Amino acid sequence: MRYAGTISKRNNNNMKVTINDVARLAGVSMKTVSRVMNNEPSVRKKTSDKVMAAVKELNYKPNLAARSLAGTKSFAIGLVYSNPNAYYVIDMQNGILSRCKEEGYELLIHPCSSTDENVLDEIQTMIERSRLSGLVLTPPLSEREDVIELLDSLNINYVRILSGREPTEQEGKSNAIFVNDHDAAYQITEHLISLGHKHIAFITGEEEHKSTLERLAGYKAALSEHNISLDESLIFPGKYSFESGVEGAKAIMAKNSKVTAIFACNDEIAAGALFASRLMDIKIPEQLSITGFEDSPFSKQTWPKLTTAHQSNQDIATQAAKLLFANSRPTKIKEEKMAVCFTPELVVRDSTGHIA
Amino acid sequence: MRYAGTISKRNNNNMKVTINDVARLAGVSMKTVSRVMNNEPSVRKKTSDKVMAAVKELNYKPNLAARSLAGTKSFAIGLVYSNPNAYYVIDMQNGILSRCKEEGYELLIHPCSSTDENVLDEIQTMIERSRLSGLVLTPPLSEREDVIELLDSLNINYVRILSGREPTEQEGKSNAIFVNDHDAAYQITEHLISLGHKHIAFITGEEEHKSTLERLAGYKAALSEHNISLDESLIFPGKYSFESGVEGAKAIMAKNSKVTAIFACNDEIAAGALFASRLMDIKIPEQLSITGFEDSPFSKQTWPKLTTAHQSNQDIATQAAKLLFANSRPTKIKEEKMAVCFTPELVVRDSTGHIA
DNA sequence: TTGTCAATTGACAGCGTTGTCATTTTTACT
DNA sequence: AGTAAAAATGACAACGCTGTCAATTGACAA
Repeated sequence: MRYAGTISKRNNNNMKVTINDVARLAGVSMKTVSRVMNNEPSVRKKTSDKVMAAVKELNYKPNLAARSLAGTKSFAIGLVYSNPNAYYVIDMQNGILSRCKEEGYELLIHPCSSTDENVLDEIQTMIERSRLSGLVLTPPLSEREDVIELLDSLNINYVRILSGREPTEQEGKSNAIFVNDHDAAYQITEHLISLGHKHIAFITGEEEHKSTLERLAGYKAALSEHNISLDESLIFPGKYSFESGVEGAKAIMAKNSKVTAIFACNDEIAAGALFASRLMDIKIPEQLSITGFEDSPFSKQTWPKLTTAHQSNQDIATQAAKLLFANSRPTKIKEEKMAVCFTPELVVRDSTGHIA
Repeated sequence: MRYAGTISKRNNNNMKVTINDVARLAGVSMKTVSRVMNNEPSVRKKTSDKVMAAVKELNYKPNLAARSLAGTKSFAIGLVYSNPNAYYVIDMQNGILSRCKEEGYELLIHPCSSTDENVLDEIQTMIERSRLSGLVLTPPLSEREDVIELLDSLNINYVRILSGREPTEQEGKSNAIFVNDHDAAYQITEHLISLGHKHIAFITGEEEHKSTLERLAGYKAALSEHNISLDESLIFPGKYSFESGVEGAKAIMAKNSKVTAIFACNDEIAAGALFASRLMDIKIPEQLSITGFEDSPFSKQTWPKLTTAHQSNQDIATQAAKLLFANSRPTKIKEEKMAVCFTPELVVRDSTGHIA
């Protein structure tokens, strides 16, 4: 395979180009070059041009290590997650990365298991050894008080991605992105109700995840709003996994013949429920409607395609990163309005239908 | 949620602890502390103990930026990929990360689109600004000559993950991990043949991917070995995507009624073929057998479950990282034998069956 | 005990930037 | 033109660590 683009005049003289080289070529001091590189004010246009020309000619790239050692910024932020969902994680990474690229930052990723006792130490070590200038936290880590306490005590800038509608009573007001699982779940449930379903089962995710609680709450709110009495026995405690969906659907169908719809707490569970339905020879959506949540790529690939709630994790991540950088900026607040609350949208596909 | 583990005596005095502090407390020079931290020889056990004690007491963590600036190592390696498959990428990251953790390195991830003209520049910039000490390349980037040329000219240590059986004629002998797609494809095809199939269609991935060619070659080899004449019209040029599988299966079944099996170049394609079969009301595996490749998580979640070839991307990635670190070690070669060739293994599930 | 050589340790410069603060240049007025 | 204030620029130390090389210590043989 051959490189298709323009052959760029790559500077491969193999010698490190330092700020000093640029300064000499441009006929200014190192400090001035530094100013230009950092977009600091108080540099004459003419000077700046000279410097930029020299930078281009030498193909100069500031050394991040030196920059972070000498300065106060570190040019790296971290992403800590314990979420096993590959699609979710990739979207998060890409969303944050897109913003990092603009800011010239690097992203250090740090997967960890939330059950591991050492998470706190790991996070602290990560922050201290790399002198991270910020951190993005995803659920369920973002919901852990001890993690937040640690970050506060470390005096580090962070943004949490949270399930909820509003900055809660907690202080965490300006450094969180909210995903309104409640209202999305409400919509899904309402959709089911509008199709005539009255006996709607619910398969939950891990109860440690706030999203589980929020979605469940939205479901309950919709039922109540439409005067459908809540039947606690229709709520099956599960995990955010395919297997959980399989089990859940089996259990539900086995013990309750009245159920005509299942609200799965995410797409994986829904896919599992779909699978179980096949096993039990239950026709979807003719005999049973199933809904997912998240709109993962595979929700379009199941048979039938899943009705679900679409949330763009990449957008959420980008906003989180934006917020992080905005907060770390020296008081230049509110440079642009930022969405801090996302409500996933109902996407009706083929796994839900009118009650028979 | 509350932190379950032992409450560690966290040193949150908020003051940076430097190597100098440790040196003073231990009553040695900074250089000696440095030696201990880097496991250099020529440090008396007694001295080392003193230092370690001080390190622990102060909860000292070496500053990566300073380390990389002063020393020759950078404590960061990079992972460059243009692969859209979330599962693949996550596995790669985790595999590499597990090794990085042991070595105390950080991982910088760098997704990029292989069609982008700027990949070369991006890679170069990434390497130079972070002074990366190594790079792991995944297909298809790892197969691009121009990328390799660039890395060589940059004089950077790298490991490629390649599709193939052996270090090819090319120089790249000691810095590549091979995935033997050919033999795995051979096995899959043989499996199909053993079930009585003689008209086996093949849906390819992007032809720029060497894996596509290797898998196709394995398929052809198996056919030939079993005296089944190759029918080029049964080869459907596709992409590594679900949609491609849908289209491919439709096209194949539309124009050739003799086909009883489809070899899909990966699981996504297979899932798409499965989906299309449902659309066309074709029973799997009774009327048609379908095989995947890679054993993605969802290959156990399709209906029916996919027969595929299992490859542990995480292991592959770990080996790649191992090789990378081994190569960068100053001539301490062959510290442990390393697997450099992986052959995915046939996993028979429910999407293949005897010919009717 | 003393000398010799290897093992251990330390002093110090320097990695490539930026922060601080002093100096020079420009601008805006009288 | 002359002056004060503002703007632009530069000199230099410092960031926290490791490489180099010199100094010290210990081990061992004579």
